[in-house]
Amino acid sequence: MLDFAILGLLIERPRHGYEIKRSLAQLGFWTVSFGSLYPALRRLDKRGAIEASEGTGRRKAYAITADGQELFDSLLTADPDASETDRAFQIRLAFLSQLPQHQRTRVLEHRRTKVAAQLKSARDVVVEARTESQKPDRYRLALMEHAMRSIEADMAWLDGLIASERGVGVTPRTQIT
Amino acid sequence: MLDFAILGLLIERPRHGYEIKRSLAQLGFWTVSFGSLYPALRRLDKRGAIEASEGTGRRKAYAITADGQELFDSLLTADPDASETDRAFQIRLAFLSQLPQHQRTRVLEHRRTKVAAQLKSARDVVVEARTESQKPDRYRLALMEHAMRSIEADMAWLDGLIASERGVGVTPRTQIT
DNA sequence: CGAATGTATATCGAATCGATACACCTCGCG
DNA sequence: CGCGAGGTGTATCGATTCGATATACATTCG
Repeated sequence: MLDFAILGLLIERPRHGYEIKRSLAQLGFWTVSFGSLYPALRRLDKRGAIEASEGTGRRKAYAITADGQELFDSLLTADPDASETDRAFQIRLAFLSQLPQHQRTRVLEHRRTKVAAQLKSARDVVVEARTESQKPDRYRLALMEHAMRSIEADMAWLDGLIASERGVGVTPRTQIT
Repeated sequence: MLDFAILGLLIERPRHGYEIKRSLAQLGFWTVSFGSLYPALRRLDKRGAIEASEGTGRRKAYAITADGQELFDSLLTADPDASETDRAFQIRLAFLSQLPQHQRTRVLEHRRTKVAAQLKSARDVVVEARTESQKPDRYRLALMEHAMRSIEADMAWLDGLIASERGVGVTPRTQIT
């Protein structure tokens, strides 16, 4: 998981640990802890997927190797299976432009069916909570409704991505500079 | 963390493991794994915070003890410190009705300042990403913007909670039955 | 100058995850 | 009737991740 993300970042350019942490946070989905990060870097190094070299001062610049490239590609290309984590999808998405068009759509569509399932169960919970005789108090009701709305927002966002995917490659219609 | 949530659920009534898992998921913020749940139950049992008794079939019904009650109260009443997790807040919220009014507001206000900080940094990231010469591709931009909007939605939701909090206790205005 | 803050790597123990095993129960269907 | 599929329930394993903390150098600023 984390390994996947690290490899993706290192493809663009070598980075040192701290910078990887920052980049991950900027993508908006993971403020990884040092206790995860540094062991992961050692893991990947031992595996030969990345290589460390001395950088400025205390820094260690990590670069991806050919093996690492291969590993990353296999992770990115792999069919998204049923047990794919939310986070796994987000990582995939962050590097989606590296996939050919038709595979991108597949990734998005697959995600959509998952989110649809989440949405259904969240809605069921809310409906049940509202009708039940033993109503949860307002705080819990608020929690449930908020969870539901978050998923609805996810869904709308995803649909937007899928729609814009269809529009790509047909007529990019770039603004005249 | 998990211990906190388990205690809160057991206050209402005894439950067995599987049921705790289900209840947690229904609150919409945690689908805890068995690998977390059962060790946690043993932990709490050893500590004397809960007590197991035989239930129907394979079930083991867990009930909270006086010690457990005390532990839960201290966790719930504790000042929310700076390092409070998102999840910790959600758990607190799920049991917030057990706190007196003025403390409830404090919990919510405290949360608000945290979310405000998150929002600011998420917005900064998006603004920077849009203006930078090295623009991230559309997928990453979409990720960042989605992250930002999620936090905005969180904020709006929280403000709603705070507002409704002010309206409580003043004039409950209950419907005539 | 010196204190505070930011950058950077590192490690520890504990919490949590994801997968899997196993046993029992119920239900529908051939 | 019997038996297979799917749901219920407890349990454990190894690996991952977290949160806290230590250390140390660099930069900024009163």
